[in-house]
Amino acid sequence: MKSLSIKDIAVKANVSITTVSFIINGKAKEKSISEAVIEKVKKIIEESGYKPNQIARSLRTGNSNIIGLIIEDISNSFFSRIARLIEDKAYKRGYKIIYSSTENNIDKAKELINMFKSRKVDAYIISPIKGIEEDIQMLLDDGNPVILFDRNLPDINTSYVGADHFNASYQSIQNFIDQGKKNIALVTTDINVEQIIERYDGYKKALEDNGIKYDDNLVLKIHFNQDESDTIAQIKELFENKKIDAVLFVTNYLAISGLKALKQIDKKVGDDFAVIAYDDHEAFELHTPRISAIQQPLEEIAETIIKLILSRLSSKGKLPAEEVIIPTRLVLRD
Amino acid sequence: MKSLSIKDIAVKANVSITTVSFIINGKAKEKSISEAVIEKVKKIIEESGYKPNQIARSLRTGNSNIIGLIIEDISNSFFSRIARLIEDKAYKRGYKIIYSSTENNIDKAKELINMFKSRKVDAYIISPIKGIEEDIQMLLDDGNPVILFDRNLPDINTSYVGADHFNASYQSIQNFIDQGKKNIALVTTDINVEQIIERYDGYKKALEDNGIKYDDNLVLKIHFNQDESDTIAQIKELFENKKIDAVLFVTNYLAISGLKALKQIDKKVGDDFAVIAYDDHEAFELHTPRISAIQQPLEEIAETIIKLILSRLSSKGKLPAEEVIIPTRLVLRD
DNA sequence: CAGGTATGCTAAAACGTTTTAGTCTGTCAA
DNA sequence: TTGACAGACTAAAACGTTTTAGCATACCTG
Repeated sequence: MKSLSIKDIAVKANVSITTVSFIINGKAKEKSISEAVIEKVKKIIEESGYKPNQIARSLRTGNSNIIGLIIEDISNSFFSRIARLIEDKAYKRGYKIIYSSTENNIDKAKELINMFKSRKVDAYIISPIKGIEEDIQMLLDDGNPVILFDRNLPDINTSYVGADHFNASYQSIQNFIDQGKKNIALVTTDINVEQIIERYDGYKKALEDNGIKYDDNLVLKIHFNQDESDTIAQIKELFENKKIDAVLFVTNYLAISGLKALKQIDKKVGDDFAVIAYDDHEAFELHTPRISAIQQPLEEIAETIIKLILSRLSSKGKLPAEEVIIPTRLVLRD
Repeated sequence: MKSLSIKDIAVKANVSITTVSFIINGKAKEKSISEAVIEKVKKIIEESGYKPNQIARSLRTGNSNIIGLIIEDISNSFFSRIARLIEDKAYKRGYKIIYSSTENNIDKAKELINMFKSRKVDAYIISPIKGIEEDIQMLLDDGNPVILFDRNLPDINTSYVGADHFNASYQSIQNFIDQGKKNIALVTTDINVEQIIERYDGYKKALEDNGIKYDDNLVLKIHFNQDESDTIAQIKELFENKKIDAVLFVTNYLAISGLKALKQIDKKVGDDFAVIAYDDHEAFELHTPRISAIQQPLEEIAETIIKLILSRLSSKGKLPAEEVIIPTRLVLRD
């Protein structure tokens, strides 16, 4: 069964295709189509269930009402929640979102950008990785709105929305120190990405400002794509062999692995072993004792991203790049 | 900067558009284009970075190499993990996935189907809700491959992939009974959806088969979209006012709310109060004590879905509907 | 009553592909 | 010498829209 085209509607209504098109696009008034014709055509469209072919529309107009969202991994709750919020907000403004995960793989990221490009998405929201600067620059050169989020790319001059990773980290460490902790570990990853580096810098600076010597042995860098069992083993080793009284996990999945490790070596989180995780997670609230976490204001991040995108989409000229740094919230538990 | 078109390539290579098209689509041999020309054109394409406009392609061919995925909520980890797996597997076969959440809202679901339809996606993977049967039937009537998953729609004759919800539930209850439990509660939701009903039926049947009287007071139906605080309050009430020694939560987010409720009333999970959750969650492994869960084999579900889709996409004639019911795994912890 | 303007509508080009139905050479068999 | 056929390539239609430019007709204005 072939689906209806604008031509079928035009024939049925005994008017031209142009007229139908004007009516569909709300230009009937402006183009002085008579009330009678408008009514008639609308009625036929209604009854027949005709929906314009978006592909033809895109081909003609050059835009798709689709925003491409490129993230690290949709199965990570930080991203899936952000994605959901963005989708929701975009949807309300008539935009659809296509999303896809890079898995921190440069080639996949490049391919995704190409695929979005060839599908003519109207704008890009990207949580970038190092190595795709050129591709992003090309998008910008072609005049596409691009918003980076979560992690910035220093060489790229475009808008960015992200949490204040440095201060979040700094405050957490300061909090440990205020509690009298002296041997503070950091469990981080080896992906070379702005926001992870900032979290690391915050850790270092806080120690420094408090006159505590930075000790490389207390910093564990986990390889990104490794098996969780290996991660747990490495963390166990750290906790068993070093004198540690507090630890900051730089992502929530690392914290989860860390808590599993603690369980296995039967070490309890409590007064003499403090834990803070970056990015909250349901498990933390439920854990005994409850685990403190740095919350990123997802709602606000999503809202800001959408605002920036939409303003760029509606303005003719290029708007200057904006950097929005959103403060985090340290939720202390138990 | 306008992007290149096939015409630009044709001009550069001093051949016709047709020839370029043949080469791009691997039909050069078949259409007897000379080796020399093939080489020349390929080189130019390579150097210029030309990528065919997929929209024009879709308009002409009528297919998009895109599969639409409609789920309840991408921020729910069951769905986000399935989505990720499906995306991955589809990607390897040259298909892209567009996904969107219905939030159990019939209107949104219908809109999504329409939007996918007008974007000419090649196939649909849907975790459906009641009330969109007609729309799905229309897709089928138009000859589109449609695979339902997670929950079936009895009135629709198309392929379905899902876990064995009934038996999963039955086994959990049987397990409680084998441990000597007598007062077994069920915390479920009021969404009227196959897989929830099956889980409920399994609960009921297991009680019955073991000669335990079904007690409506031990079944709590939570309203789908309500605030978590209300959910927790209702669960607290159930646990405080009824004599209960075991409970099956019908989804993982209900289990999480339930565990929060238990914490608030300081009731411990243990020998005299057993808990099983449907769908595993990181929090369960970490909880003290660890919480038992019914695991759905996500990998297998995703793989089966993709297989069914691809076979339908490649076969000319309509393949008969297949129903694949995948056994779950009851993971008993602590 | 000429000329301007508003009203109501439409023909046809354009977007970038794929594909059908050729055209034009040259070779070879009869 | 003819004509059949293969080899190498191409013109143009088609996909379903949007939009520009323009055509009538009627009405007003000075």
